[in-house]
Amino acid sequence: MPRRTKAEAEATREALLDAAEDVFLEKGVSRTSLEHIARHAGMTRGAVYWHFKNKADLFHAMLDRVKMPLQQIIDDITAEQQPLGPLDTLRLATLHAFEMLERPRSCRVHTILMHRCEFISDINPVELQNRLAADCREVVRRCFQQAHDEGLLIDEIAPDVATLMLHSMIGGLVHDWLRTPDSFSLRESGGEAIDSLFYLITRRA
Amino acid sequence: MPRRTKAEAEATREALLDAAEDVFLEKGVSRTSLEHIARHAGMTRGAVYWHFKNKADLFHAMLDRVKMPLQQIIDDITAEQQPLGPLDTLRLATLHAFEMLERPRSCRVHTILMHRCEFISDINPVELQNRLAADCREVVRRCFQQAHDEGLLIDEIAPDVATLMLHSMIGGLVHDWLRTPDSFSLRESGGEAIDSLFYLITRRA
DNA sequence: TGGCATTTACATTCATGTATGTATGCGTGT
DNA sequence: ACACGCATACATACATGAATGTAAATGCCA
Repeated sequence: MPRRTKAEAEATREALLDAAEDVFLEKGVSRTSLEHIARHAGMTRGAVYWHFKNKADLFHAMLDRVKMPLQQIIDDITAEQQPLGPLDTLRLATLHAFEMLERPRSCRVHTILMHRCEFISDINPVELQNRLAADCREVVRRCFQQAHDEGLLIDEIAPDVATLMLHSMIGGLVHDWLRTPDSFSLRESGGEAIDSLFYLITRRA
Repeated sequence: MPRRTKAEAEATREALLDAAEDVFLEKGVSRTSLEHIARHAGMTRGAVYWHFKNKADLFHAMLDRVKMPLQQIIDDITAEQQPLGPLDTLRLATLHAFEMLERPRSCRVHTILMHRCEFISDINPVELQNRLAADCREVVRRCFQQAHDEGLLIDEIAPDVATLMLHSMIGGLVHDWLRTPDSFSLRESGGEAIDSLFYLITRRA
């Protein structure tokens, strides 16, 4: 049945992206053909090629429907006019990113990004990811530097080291949780680990 | 040129595995054909099919030439008859795993495993990796429990939380470093982060 | 000389991209 | 209000290329 209304066309586009999430998640990106995706959405490849240029284009459209956790952290930190101190800002931004990640679509897409597709290809924006990671580290570093200058950090931990600790812990938690989401709760257990880290590096009277 | 001596045959097998490392690293696993690997080793696909059943078999043979970092940690912890306390055992095992990872072949293969291939396929031993991660966590947890019982851990950090913190930090450091090996030194900066964590959670007089 | 290592040749499968078909929604003119 | 025309939203068909697996051919060492 050709030519639906404009709203229906938009719906099939979303349905195709939904199907892509499902099939990519199940079979991995390189092993799923556009035929698979189309059939899973109850359509044919013609629909896919109408809405998207090719597989890479569809993949990027899928990515565009979610926000990167590191981007979320950057935005949270830079947006607020720091009603809180730098350490609480950092901590809450991290927990907020965890919350966002637990939304079903975000969870699916980022699982695909981390565990279901190869970097080094026209399909994955590696450089963008690297730049994002570098930017986030820089923003976090500045926060820790400020905390250090304000005497909020304990003396034993340099801002750079705190940055690496937090960054790697976030990355590790997200990585592990996306691989085995049922083994622990990112918000609860992950949040507890993050809270503990901040507790340990905060100077107390 | 057919049929060299038996030693030469073994040499071509190794050369094929070396080539696989190179090409997988450069192009990703799914995008490299057996033809690519063979040509990179100066041979044809026939040689590949002689030594290996198929791509998955070759991949596993490539994996068999290195040791998993988490396996290294498990072995280090369980092998030693603890001449050191549990915390130092954990810390040194981690640093040792970092050292092993910086060896060129190990670095290449684990970069491929983490960043150049899709899980969910006949090619990647996901379940084995998950089981390894679970085993490692359990061994680490027991170590922290022992440290807790011996009063070596500070009261504010429960053994389970310490386990998650260490495990996620290791995972995050390795993940980040394999993605951008030039951005920091795993042994130096990574080791510093690990040392700092242990410093923070150790009870002091 | 016979089995081993490797090449060459061949058949098959499969995903991609494109070209074409087609029915329908929608604006336009009157 | 209604017919007309066109662009839209898909489905279908086809051509191509690439990768795989296997079988046959080839040469060399022991």
